[in-house]
Amino acid sequence: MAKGGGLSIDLDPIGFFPHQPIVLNSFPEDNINNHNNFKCKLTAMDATLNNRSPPSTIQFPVNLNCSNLHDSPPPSDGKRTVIDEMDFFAEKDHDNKAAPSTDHADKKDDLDRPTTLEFNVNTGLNLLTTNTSSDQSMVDDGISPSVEDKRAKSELVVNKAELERMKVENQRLKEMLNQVTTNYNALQMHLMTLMQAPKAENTEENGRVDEKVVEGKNNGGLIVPRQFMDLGLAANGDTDENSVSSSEGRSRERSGSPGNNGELASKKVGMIKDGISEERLVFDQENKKEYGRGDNGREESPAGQTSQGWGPNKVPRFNSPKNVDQTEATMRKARVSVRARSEAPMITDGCQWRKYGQKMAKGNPCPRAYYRCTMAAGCPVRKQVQRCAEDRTILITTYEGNHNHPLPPAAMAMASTTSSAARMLLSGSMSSADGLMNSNFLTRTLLPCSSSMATISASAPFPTVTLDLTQSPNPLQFQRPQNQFQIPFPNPTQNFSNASPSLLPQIFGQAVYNQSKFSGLQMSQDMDPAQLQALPMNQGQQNSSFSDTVSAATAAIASDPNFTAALAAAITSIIGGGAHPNNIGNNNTSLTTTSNSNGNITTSNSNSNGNNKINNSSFQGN
DNA sequence: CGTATTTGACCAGCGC
DNA sequence: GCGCTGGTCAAATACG
Repeated sequence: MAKGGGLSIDLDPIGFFPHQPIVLNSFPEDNINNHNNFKCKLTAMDATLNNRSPPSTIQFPVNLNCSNLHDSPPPSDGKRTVIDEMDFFAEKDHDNKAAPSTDHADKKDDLDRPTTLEFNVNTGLNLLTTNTSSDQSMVDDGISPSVEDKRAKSELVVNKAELERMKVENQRLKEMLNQVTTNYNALQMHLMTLMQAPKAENTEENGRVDEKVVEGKNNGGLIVPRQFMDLGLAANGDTDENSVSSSEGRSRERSGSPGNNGELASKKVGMIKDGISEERLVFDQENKKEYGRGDNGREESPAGQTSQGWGPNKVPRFNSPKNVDQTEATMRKARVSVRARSEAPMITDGCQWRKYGQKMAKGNPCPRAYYRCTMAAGCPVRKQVQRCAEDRTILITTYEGNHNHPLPPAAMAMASTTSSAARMLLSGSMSSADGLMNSNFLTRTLLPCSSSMATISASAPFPTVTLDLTQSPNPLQFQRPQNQFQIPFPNPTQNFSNASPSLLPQIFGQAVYNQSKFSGLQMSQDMDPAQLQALPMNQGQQNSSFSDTVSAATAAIASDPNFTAALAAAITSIIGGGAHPNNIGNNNTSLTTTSNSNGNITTSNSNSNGNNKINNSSFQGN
């Protein structure tokens, strides 16, 4: 893909970002008339792409626009055309300013050629005709029309015609893009329908939801992709259900709705009936605790608009509400903790958060802050941010729940990582642990190069995956021996969710059930390569770079408070094929994954919102 | 003035 | 039952 276009599209090779149209949509047509503006943008882009210098503030989105502009004149020449376009404007500008100079001599070919164009456009575009005449009159007011003047004028006209043509072209492209977006949405819906239909069948067929949910082999594959199909919706089935069950609202009713909660809890016990008794206990306790604590209330927005909040994105749910309920409620309870070095109050993950509480937690002198996602009403996603007691440069961000709304591309990396990790965790936790895998797999697949640690904890109050982005990368990971197994990821954005449904539960099953707490990395070092090789997943390596890249991007995004810079760097790494986090780290943005122990990460040009203002919207530009 | 943050209070779960 | 802890609410406050 073209350098520029890759900026936006490589993030989402499968086109799962309906927001991508941003690029064209946000590109004001008028810009095409503004030569200076245009030139500036290109310059900025070049700086970003070539030098990989930290893009200052808003430059990134601008570059995106630019890049698309590059690609937008599709006809045949692609990028080069645009460069011509640049020259073209320059020429035109020059003409407007001053009398024709001699350098038009070498443009004579152009002068001759355009006459035909002129006709074409004049017949088609009224505006051009008007403008032309006015311009002519303006020029005519001056000196006597020499031949050169005439040529200049005609050139001007031609240029305008070209400009007009470009506009039309641009418009056409926009329409095409809209069309594509529409098609994408339709496909998405269709795919979701296809994916959920079997699930519904299973449920209705059997009537025993509990067991079906448990079996990762049957269900995991259905659940997991759904997550990606709609990152935002996953958590909402239960949100909705629960909201309905306690329609009156909020907190003080928490204790009053044990019925539904109890039901859920008991179902959970049934769900893991294939599991080991200890785990059952763990889950039972968790569920009693969590559901009893009032998820009902939790999910309701004070305005009671929970269900409406994601109405437009609401996807038809074919499965039994119970099924959805269980899976998603559990999903919401899973937590993904991200450790990253950052001096900023919190990492910028592309979402908007509102702080709703702060507590001193036991064993840590640093307060724990509670945030909820405010990108959509009733979004159940919460996160906790706390500094590590041992090393206060480390920021621990714990995510819980799934967004019930579309996410900006900026937020997709983190959201997909966390939600997928959570879902994988739960997928594993719900299955019988008959696999040989352990969380080494998590390390290698979730964050194969950028993260050095992935820890699964089942002894914690909630099933938790911890992604540690603060450690030095494991050299073994970079060596990437041939026999290293990888989950085949068809594309980066699906790297977790698309992993073999039957496999993932195994990956995590053992880890969750049999390890109270361990480091996948440590395990990995002890793991016998032969054992790894024996696993039926030693598939093509060609995808590894993809997953690496995405992981690197995720890590960068996760750990760099200056999200825009991080994103730019991440994307740059993608474009450059640099999957290695160090590639990203080369950027002055100090994307962290590792070695910036001095807290460089950062904030240099950014978050003036050191004051807890958490509006991290995707293109805030910091 | 609207919105976001702060912070004390409240609630539920858990252990003793 | 009591105290501790984690999590959340909501009035007060700050901010733009």
